Amino acid sequence: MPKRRKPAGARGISEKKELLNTFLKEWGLKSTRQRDIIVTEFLKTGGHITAEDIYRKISKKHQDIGFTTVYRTLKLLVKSRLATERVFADNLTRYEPLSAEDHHDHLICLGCGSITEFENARMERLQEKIARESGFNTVAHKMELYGYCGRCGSGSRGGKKQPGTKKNAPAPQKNRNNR
Amino acid sequence: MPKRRKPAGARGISEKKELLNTFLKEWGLKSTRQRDIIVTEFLKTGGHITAEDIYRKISKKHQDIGFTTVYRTLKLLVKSRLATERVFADNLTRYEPLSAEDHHDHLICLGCGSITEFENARMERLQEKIARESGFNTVAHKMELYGYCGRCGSGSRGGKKQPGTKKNAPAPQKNRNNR
DNA sequence: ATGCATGCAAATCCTTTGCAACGAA
DNA sequence: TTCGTTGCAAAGGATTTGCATGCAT
Repeated sequence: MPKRRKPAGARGISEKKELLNTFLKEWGLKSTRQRDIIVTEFLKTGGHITAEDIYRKISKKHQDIGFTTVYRTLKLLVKSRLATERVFADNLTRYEPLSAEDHHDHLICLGCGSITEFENARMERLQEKIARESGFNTVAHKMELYGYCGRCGSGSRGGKKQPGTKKNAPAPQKNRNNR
Repeated sequence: MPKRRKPAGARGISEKKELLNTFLKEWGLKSTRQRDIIVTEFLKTGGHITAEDIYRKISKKHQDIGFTTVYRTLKLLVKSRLATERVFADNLTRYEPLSAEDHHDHLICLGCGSITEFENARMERLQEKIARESGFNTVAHKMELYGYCGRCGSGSRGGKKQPGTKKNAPAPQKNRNNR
């Protein structure tokens, strides 16, 4: 019943870039080489990516693009409603492409750090119901399931770690600074 | 159906302090005046409290207790399993008393910043089911509903703010540093 | 030419650590 | 006396900001 979502951002990259350009024009903002590179990389990757991920990827080819610009561009994407920010248990801000009325939650593997999206209508309804019964008016929700994916088993075997640095490994508690 | 939980920590403060002392003894750790003060305040307040909240409260009477000690004591409570850490959308680490097999989620008001706990068995079952169907082995979950409580209405009226500083107001996006 | 964008360095913010002085056992 | 504790100051780490310079429009 929970339906796995198709990888966001796989299709329609150029359409999204078009949307961004429209947004920029409307607000009298400028379209620059850096923004194009960053946005392209962001859309190509698809989702759940940190500012540092993007910075690392693009700085191989473009050593002249600064960390700051990556952050600023990502914020810009959020403002233009092409992306949303998410913070999982590792306390790193991740960005993912936003497709309008997109509404989904996450399964996060504590073994390999992979993040899988899912959506479940029954869950949504239940959330609404709970909120209503408490006199709440829901604006947003956040639901994350932490555990071990099929590949990583129950955690005893450890699973295969992703190549990234420590920052890519979500921790049961918090492993970042923890800032 | 969602059942509101009774305010944790209202009862059994001395029993909990006893548990902590036992823990300290078992590990060859020491029982100090500062720890006692901090833990008492923590248990008295009940839950969803930040290190700064506690620091502010106790430093009125005890100007000699440092921020660092508050942090360290809170971490100690987590290790001794008397408390858990939680991070909501404002990115501040909050602590709440842990009663063994406690399992609940949160409703967070964007108006007044109040945090209400709830638990719902159907929700738990649904979460398990979703995880299982995706080949996941769930270890923990996190579910937060953001919105406006009965008192704060739909947000247009703003609601009554809590006395605290800006840090007490959860933001739709993030309002802390952010970090 | 304007004025938004960029990059660097410096600043923030929360949280943690190093270290010398303290104090519980 | 012996170590764990404390407080302060400083370090850390992710993210943001100030400012002079650069570059779309």
